Amino acid sequence: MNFYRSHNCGELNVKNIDQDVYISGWVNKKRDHGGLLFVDLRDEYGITQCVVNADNPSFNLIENLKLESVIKVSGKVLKRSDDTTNPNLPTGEIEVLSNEIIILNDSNQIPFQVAINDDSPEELRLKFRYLDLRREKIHHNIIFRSKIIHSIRTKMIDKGFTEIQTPILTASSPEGARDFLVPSRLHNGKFYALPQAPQVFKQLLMISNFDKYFQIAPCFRDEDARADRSPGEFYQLDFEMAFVEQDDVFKTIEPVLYEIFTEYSKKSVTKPPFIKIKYKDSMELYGTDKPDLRNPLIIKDATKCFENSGFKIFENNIEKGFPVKAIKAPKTAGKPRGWYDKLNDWARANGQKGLGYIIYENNEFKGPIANNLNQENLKSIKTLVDLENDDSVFFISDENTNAVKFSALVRNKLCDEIDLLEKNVFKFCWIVDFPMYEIDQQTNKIDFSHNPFSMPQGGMKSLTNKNPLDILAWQFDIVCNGVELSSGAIRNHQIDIMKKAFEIAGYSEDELKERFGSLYEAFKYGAPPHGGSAPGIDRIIMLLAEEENLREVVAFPMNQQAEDLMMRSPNDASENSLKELGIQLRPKKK
RNA sequence: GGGGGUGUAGUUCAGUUGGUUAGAACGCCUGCCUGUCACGCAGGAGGCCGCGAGUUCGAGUCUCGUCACUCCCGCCA
Repeated sequence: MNFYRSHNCGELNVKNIDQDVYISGWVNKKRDHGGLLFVDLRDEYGITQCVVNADNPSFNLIENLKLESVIKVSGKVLKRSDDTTNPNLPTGEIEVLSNEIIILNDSNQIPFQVAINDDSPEELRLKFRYLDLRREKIHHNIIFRSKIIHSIRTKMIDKGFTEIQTPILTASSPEGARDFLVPSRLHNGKFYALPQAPQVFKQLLMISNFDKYFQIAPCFRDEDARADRSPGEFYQLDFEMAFVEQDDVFKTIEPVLYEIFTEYSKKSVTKPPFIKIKYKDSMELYGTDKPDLRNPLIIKDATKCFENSGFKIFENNIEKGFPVKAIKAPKTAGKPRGWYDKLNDWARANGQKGLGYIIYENNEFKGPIANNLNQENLKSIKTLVDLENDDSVFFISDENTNAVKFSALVRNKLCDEIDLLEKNVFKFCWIVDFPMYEIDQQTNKIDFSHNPFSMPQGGMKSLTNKNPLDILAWQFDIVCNGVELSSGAIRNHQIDIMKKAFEIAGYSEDELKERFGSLYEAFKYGAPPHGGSAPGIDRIIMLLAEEENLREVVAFPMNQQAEDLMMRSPNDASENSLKELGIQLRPKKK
C-alpha cells in the first residue's frame, strides 16, 4: 500500500465489496452517458471499471480527459447488478464508485489506438514504441520473453552450468560477419569491435577450467536484416562444455529445448533424442540445411529419368551437367489448368524458365512434358517418386546450386498450395556432418564452410589424407520448423591440427596467429577438448509466441534499415567527440 | 548492391475503363444522453491521393524517376 494504489487494476472482485480502495492506471476507454461516466482503468494486471457520477467534482475534468492519461481513482468497490456484470473481465462483477480522482499525468492525442489491436504502420509503432508496448499482444510477448529466459537460466544452472559475462568491448574475431567498431579515445586511430558472439571467450573459459559455461549473450553483427534476423544485435543462449563429444552436447541441450517448448506452448514437440540428418542428405531431400519437417514433401533426383528422353530442354541441361529434380504433389490431378499456370508464373517470377509437371490420372500421363516422353521414361519417373493415381509431379532443372535452392522453394510452395503443412507441432532435428571446406563461389578457392573453430572429423589423419572437400566437421545445427535455432561444434583445441586446417584453406601460420592470437597462445597451455552451441533466444521466443517477425518479441527493435526511429540512432557524432577520438569523416560518394 | 510488395483523412481501408465537389469505419471536436463495457443519438472538422516529372482537354487512377516502409536474394549461424 502506498499513495498510488491499494490494489492493482486486475485484482478487485466480489471479495472486496464495500471496501474503500484506490487504484491507479491508464484511461483505457471512456463511456460517457452525460449524467454518468464509465472509465476503464488499465494497468499491467488488468482493467477495472470506474463509475463517475455527475455530482463528482472531477466529472467535467474526466469527461474531457484524453485516453491514455494516467489517473488515480479513490472510491468504494460495489457489486454490479446481475444485468450489468461483464463476464469478459476478471473484475467484471464489481466496479469502483469514484470519489476522489487525481490526474497524475495527462496524455496528448495518441497517434494510434492502444486499447484496440489494429494494424498500425510499423514506422509509427517503432517511433512510439512505449505506446505500442502498452498494447495487449506485444506487452504479453515481452512478459513471455522474460519468463522463457528465466526458465532457460534456471534449467542451465540446474544442469551445473556457470553463468559468466564476457566483454562487450573487445577485439574483432573471425566469425565471418561484419563487425561493429567502437573508436577508442585513449588509443586514437584504434577500434574495439563488438562481439559477433562470445566464441573466443567461451573457449578460453574452457581452458580456464570452467567445466560448463553459459550466458544469455548479446551478439552484434553488422549484416542486413530479415524477418527472422534482427539487424545489429540479438541474443543467444551461448554454452560450452569441456571433455565432451558431440552426443554429450546433444544430450545436454535437447531436454532444455524440449522442456521450454512444452512448457511454453500447447503444440506437440519432438521428444528427445531429436533425429539427426546428415547435411548432405538434407540438401538432397529438402534442398536446404534447415528443413521444415512439418512439410512431408521430399525432393528426388530425376536426372536419369530424362536421359535420352526426347525432352530437349532437360536433355540439353543434363548434357551441361545440370540435374533434374522432381517433387511429387499428391492428389493434385484435379486442380484446374490455371493452378499449374500460376505455379509456372511463380517460377518465372523467381528467376526460373518455368516449372514443368506431369499429371498422372487414370493410369495416364498428361501434360506438356508427358507428351514428349516415351513410356519407359514415364514409368521410371512413376517409380522414382512413387506416383499414385491423381498425383502430379513437378520438375526443376538448372545449374546444380540453383536447382537445389529452387527445389527447396518449390517444396515449400507446393506444401503451401496443397495445405500439407502439419499443424500444431514443433519438429526438431539436428543437421550433422557439415563439410569442413567448400569452394568459394567467387574466388573458386577452398575455404572453411562454417567457422574455422570446428574439429575436423578424423582429426589430423583426415586433413592429411582426404580430399579437403570430403572432410566432414564436428559441426551441427539445430533446426525447428524450418528455423535454424543454433549452430554448434566440437572445437578444434590442438594447434597442429589448426595449423593444418588453416593451411588447407590457404592461410599461413602468421595469419592464424593474427586472427586467433589469443586462442593460439592459450592452446599451448593445456586446452581440454570442448564443444558447445548457441541457440538463438529471439528465434525461440518468436516460434513460441507464434510470431512471424522478431520485432514482435523484442522490446525496442530497430527497423530493417538498422535504425532506431525512437532514439534516432544511428546519428551524427558531435565535432567535439570526433576531435577527441581523432576521427575525420570520409563521406561516401553516392 | 539487386528483385518483389505497399504508399489515399490521426488510424484501418474503398475508390469502376482516366471524367463533376475523393468516400466509409474507428479516432478527434461540439451538443444531447444515469447502466455502458465496440455505449448510443445528432452535427462538425480533418486530404499536396508519399514526392517530382511526363502523357492527356482532363491523372488518386496511365508512364518514368525518386523517397519511405516492408518481404526476399546477396550477406549472415
